[in-house]
Amino acid sequence: MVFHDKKALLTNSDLLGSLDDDMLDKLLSMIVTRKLDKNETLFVKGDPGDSFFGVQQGNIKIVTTSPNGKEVTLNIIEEGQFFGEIAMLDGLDRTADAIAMSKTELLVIQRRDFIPFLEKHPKLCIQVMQLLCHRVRLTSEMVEDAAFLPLDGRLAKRLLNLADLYGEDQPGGGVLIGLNLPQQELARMMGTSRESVNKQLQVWRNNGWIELARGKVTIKDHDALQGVLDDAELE
Amino acid sequence: MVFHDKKALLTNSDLLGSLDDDMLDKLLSMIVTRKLDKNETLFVKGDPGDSFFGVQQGNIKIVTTSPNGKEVTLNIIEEGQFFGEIAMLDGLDRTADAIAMSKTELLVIQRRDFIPFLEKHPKLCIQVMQLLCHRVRLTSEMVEDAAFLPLDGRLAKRLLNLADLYGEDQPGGGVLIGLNLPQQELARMMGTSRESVNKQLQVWRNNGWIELARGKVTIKDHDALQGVLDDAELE
DNA sequence: GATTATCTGTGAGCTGGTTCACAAAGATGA
DNA sequence: TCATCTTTGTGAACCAGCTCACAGATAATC
Repeated sequence: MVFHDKKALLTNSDLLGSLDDDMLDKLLSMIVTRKLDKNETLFVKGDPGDSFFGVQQGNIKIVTTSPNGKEVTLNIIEEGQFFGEIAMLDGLDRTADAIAMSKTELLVIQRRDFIPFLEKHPKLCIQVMQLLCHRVRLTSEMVEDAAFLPLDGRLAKRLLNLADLYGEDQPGGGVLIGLNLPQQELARMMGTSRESVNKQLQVWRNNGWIELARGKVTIKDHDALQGVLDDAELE
Repeated sequence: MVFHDKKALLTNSDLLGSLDDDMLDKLLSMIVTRKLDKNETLFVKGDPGDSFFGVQQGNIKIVTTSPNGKEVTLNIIEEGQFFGEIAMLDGLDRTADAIAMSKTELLVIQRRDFIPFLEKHPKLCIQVMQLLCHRVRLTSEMVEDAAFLPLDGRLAKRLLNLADLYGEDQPGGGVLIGLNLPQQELARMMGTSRESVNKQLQVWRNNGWIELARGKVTIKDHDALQGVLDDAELE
């Protein structure tokens, strides 16, 4: 879903959708847009966090980089979603980098504009808290998965999750993950190596459970992958 | 620090310290206390989250258990701290278990009492958000560490962190970690095996960097451990 | 004081996943 | 259309950390 107009993005979001028209217009007057090219960096770890963002078009990945160059992708933000709110809210530095995965258009909301808004609107506060709770739950789950699940379980889980979020039903059957995600990127999302991901995908392809193309995975047998995950979880 | 009186705990907390006396008394009237024995379970994953807690005395560990019995300790909550607020705020189920590590006394605050409070007090909202932001930062850091740091670096980091939080300067020099933490528990905090933790601790003991006793670690050479961590981080 | 339960210490062997080193097959763009 | 860059596929060697299997030490309990 592409949001051609600022207001549409806001009103359709869980985060800001509850604002009445008046408030919305006020907020809109303070919002600017920003365009990024593919691979352009929006912010890096350590930058001051004085604003947060809504994705109008394109997508953004949130990554942390170790000094030697290893990367872990913590999150991928799609159209209609918000990000960067942690540093905006607590005023501390950013803890990860944000990089555009494609040509991207963002709404930028400043901390100095948004905090007073919050203070005046308890309803909005509750909404923001919901978002934060969701973030805590997601990251805790990542910790848990990293500790409990072996590679195949983790990969199965990721694919099923991606299919859920970005899946497109295919005419020939199966669900295509509609993002352009190289296997390298998949590996980074799970804190593992590209080669390991590839080898596991090959196994599943040979089983006829998935189909592969450059930057694409199509899930042909959802239940088989679910089975891998279930097996992994109970041991 | 032990809080013998309910009000002292609240006024000294980051979370609720900003409330004025009136509000505080109102809140106090809705709070009940609950006592737990050592190893008693307060809640488990899947329980409905209709309240949150402040620790008046003792400590609580937050753990997730995999079906086969493996455990990861996500957090240890000390006197004066709050926990369980995520499920309380979003009304969803608990995602982990909470178990008393010692005889413990808790304040219990109900969702149905607290949410109306929030809606009336934007200042408090901001405070709660700060807490949530902090939680997100901590768990994200765990994800990062699990992906980047090898065992020795992770252990060094944990020990330094524990010394920071609960350290007691010793007469003979060195900082004792003043919790009763078996090596098993340390291992669970890092998602690793007890044996691996023990072997690494032995190495450092032989170097004279730490001293060991049942449930105790004393850091004799802070800088050496910091060095291990630094080395681990830049590769 | 004797018994039981909980922790610590340590070696041997195994293994999941990593790194390294290529080859081949799309994309991209000049 | 040719050259370049990115992504995929695969095999070989290696190794950090795990599991298993004990032995000894320290607390707790009766």
